[in-house]
Amino acid sequence: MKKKISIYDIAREMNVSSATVSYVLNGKAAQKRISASLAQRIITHAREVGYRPNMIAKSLRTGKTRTIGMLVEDIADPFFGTAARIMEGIARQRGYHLFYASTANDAEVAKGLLDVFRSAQADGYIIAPPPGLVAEIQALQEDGLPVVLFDRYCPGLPSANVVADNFGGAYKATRHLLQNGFRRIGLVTSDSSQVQMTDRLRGYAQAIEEADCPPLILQTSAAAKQDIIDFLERHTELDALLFTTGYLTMSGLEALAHLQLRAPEDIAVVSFDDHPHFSLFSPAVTAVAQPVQTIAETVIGRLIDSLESNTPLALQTDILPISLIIRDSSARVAVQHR
Amino acid sequence: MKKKISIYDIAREMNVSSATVSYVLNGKAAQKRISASLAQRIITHAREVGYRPNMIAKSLRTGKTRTIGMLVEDIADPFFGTAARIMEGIARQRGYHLFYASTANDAEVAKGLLDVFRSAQADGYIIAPPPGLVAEIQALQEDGLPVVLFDRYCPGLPSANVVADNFGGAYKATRHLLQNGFRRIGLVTSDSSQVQMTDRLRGYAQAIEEADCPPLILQTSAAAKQDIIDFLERHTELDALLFTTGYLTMSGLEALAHLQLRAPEDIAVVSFDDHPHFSLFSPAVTAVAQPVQTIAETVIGRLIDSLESNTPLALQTDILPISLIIRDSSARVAVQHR
DNA sequence: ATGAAAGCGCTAACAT
DNA sequence: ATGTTAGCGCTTTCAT
Repeated sequence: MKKKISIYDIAREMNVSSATVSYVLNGKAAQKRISASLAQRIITHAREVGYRPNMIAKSLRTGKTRTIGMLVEDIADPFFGTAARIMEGIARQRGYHLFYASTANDAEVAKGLLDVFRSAQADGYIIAPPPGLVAEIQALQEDGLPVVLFDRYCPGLPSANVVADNFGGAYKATRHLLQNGFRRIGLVTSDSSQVQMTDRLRGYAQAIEEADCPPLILQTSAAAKQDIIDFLERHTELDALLFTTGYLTMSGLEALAHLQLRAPEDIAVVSFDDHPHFSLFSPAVTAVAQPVQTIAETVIGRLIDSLESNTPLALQTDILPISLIIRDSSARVAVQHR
Repeated sequence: MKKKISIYDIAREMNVSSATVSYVLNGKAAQKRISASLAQRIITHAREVGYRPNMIAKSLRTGKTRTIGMLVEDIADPFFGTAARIMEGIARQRGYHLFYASTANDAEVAKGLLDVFRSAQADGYIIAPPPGLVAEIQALQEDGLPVVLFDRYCPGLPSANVVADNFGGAYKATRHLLQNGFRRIGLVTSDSSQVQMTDRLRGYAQAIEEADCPPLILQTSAAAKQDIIDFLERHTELDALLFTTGYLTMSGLEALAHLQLRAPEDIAVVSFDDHPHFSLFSPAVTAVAQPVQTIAETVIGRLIDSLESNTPLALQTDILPISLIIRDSSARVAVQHR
């Protein structure tokens, strides 16, 4: 096992002090008026012996780790996976490291993870908060640690938030269905009462009310597929379905397949959350696409800006516009077949 | 900003030394014969004041971080995302933290990331190596740091590897197509010469040769969809296609849609790598499913076992069995329509 | 233009 | 049964 070399080893070899080595290696040679030739010799020697700074020691001393902790609901979810990937790249460009972990939307898991990040002295936090994490987020803020919430936030808690226009997205999707002649539009949503979900529900409800149509809402959770089957059998008048998450859309498509119902002839379908595969389904699935790229850029940008400028984050909510990607599953249909 | 409390603060309050606090908080009270009542008082006080150990300091002292660094090709890829999620959970249960990052299969990016992990003093490494990372992996091994390679490995480098049975999977998939009556089976693979890809190619080639059929191979990269369209137009005799990655399968399905070809009537399709959506495509896509769960468990299990027992990893390659999930896209077809 | 030394928070060998 | 203290590798103030 190769021996680790510290600045002391280099200092000894070069017959200088560890301080000099530290200055040189941190680019403060000029500022400290260390001769260019000495500096160059130190740098050359350091790379020759494969010196690698011990960030642990550096962090202990400076209190900074250039590390950001990120909590998502599930890293295997395409939305979060993509967002993580984008933020990771930007963070790296700006000299930070992003570490992410999945909470499964469980406050206890999230608390544990936050403890880990705090112990690791993460400089900043990006959180898609599960319900019940308000106190911990406040604690972070009180301790002066910058935190950006995204995808959802905690109503009543002043914080820096970045979310998609969930209300507008659902409203737009519902209007689209109405304009294509559907009148009995059901909403399939999760039983979560988190803000991103209630906003989607509100967007749907408002469009439905404006059109004088009856709201038909299914709240489901674990057994989504079966619940949707029951919902469809109970409400044979349904001619369209809006799903509030990509996950529910998949369960819905399974339910439709099970009942041998075709979209849009038998029932139209719109998904909240797009997926690259949707254009290949038959029919291709109409979807509300969240601006993942913009969300990711905004989140990591606001956080690192705050870190770099040492300025507290603005306690404001950025609401980013979504777009409706119209495909076949919501097409106007001549005769209803159900 | 709340003041951080250290064991010294607690020691002062309790009128004991920092060592005593350290022992108690690390569960060594009994071993050090510290009275149970004192221990209890210290523990209670610590939680009252919200003491949080500074892992940075602890790590600097012990040289251990209970941290594992993981390099995948792309965290947004379902295979890697799922694997990461599973390993993360197991690591957490065993008291480790898994930090992952994406290399984009670029050796330079991977080197940078490895540097970061080394500076952060990660205790162990999990790597899906890009081409050209051999020297760095060797350096890790020489420094006594445990590393497990997965999904692929570096031929010629003795290391601890965990991979799927790529050869067997491709062989099985090709045999399945042959048995269903397809004789002009094309392979669509990436232009990578990494071992997981060449193994898949070999599996295909062997089955094809045994059946006395002509090999028809397309190696593609960036412009996969267009390449596949050209390939199909150049070889109108093709009656089946085996894709060596999930990503290529998607490009292939797009190409088929573009040419208005239907599977399996016009051309049968089998994908290497399964995806939850595949059963909902029309037709449902036959796929070789990698044992992600088992791969993940094996990788993290071997690594943590080595860490905990302080025993070097066995330099052996675990090859885990894949399964062929037969769906409609490869079904035997009465008359060929092309 | 460079060096000495304190100290970040913690652990563990050694003392008592 | 509990305390003292050195030191992990680094940065930075203060000296020279």
